[in-house]
Amino acid sequence: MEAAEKQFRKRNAILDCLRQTHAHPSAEMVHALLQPSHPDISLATVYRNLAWFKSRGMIQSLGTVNGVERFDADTQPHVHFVCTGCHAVLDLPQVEIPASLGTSAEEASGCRVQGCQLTFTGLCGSCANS
Amino acid sequence: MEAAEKQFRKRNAILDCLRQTHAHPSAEMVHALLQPSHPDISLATVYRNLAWFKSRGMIQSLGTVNGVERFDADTQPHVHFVCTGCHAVLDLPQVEIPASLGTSAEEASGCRVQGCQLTFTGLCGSCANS
DNA sequence: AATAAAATGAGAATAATTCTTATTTTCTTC
DNA sequence: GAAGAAAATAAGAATTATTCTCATTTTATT
Repeated sequence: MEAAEKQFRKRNAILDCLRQTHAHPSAEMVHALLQPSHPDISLATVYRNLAWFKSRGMIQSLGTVNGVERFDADTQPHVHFVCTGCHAVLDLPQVEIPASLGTSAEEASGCRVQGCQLTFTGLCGSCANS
Repeated sequence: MEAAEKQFRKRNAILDCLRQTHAHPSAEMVHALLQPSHPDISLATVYRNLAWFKSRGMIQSLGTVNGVERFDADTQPHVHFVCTGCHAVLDLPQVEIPASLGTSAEEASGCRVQGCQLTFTGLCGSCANS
């Protein structure tokens, strides 16, 4: 195995995991997802590296759902739907955030706007039917 | 003092407090704000009643800022700005959420949309200058 | 006034997250 | 490739926001 492949194996596994899922997982969910391929990864390492990536703007936090922080490897502003029943988080790529909102927000607040989150809440299909 | 005035004195004090501030406070902040007028109110009662009001749709949670849940007595959909420096939460009443977004979200997701949060993050005026 | 129901205070319990420290892995320099 | 320095990790302890328990107090009902 070459050096390049060995570098930060676990750190990279965490980022890859986040990039390959659409579940917008929590730290515990990432840890669980990694169990098959990396059974020896510790939960502390998952937390540590998620914070590391986040501080470098490589991933974003979606805030907490049911008291647990959720993460997304997609750092572009995009719209989410959070199910209040099963706590699933879905992307809504069909919904566009008007660019005018950001500029309008900056003018209105006198603040430097750096990020934006638009989140809809409600019941997903399966939770609405049960 | 009449019965009507005595009913649920502390519960009402908590709701009044939330209605009178623009700070979008946490449970601890509400507790601190109530100290002068209600020094004998317990933190557990603040948490309990915030959850009570929330479950009845009388207040809303804005999610967590810096790991702490923040509340708002204004249950209408409206836009917020969260300062990542001092963790202040501001209303941006000048920014309007296009109604089309909600219907678009419902069509896109196939989910029943019940709520919507649009939050901008960045640095407030004083944090940007320090 | 007597009783039932609801609300509260105090502190214990819980759970997500962060921190500490010893160890292991990776990187740099020779 | 070996030696030393730097970074990353595992394991579990510590922290902290929040919830829970239960005895007591307050309020509502009769």
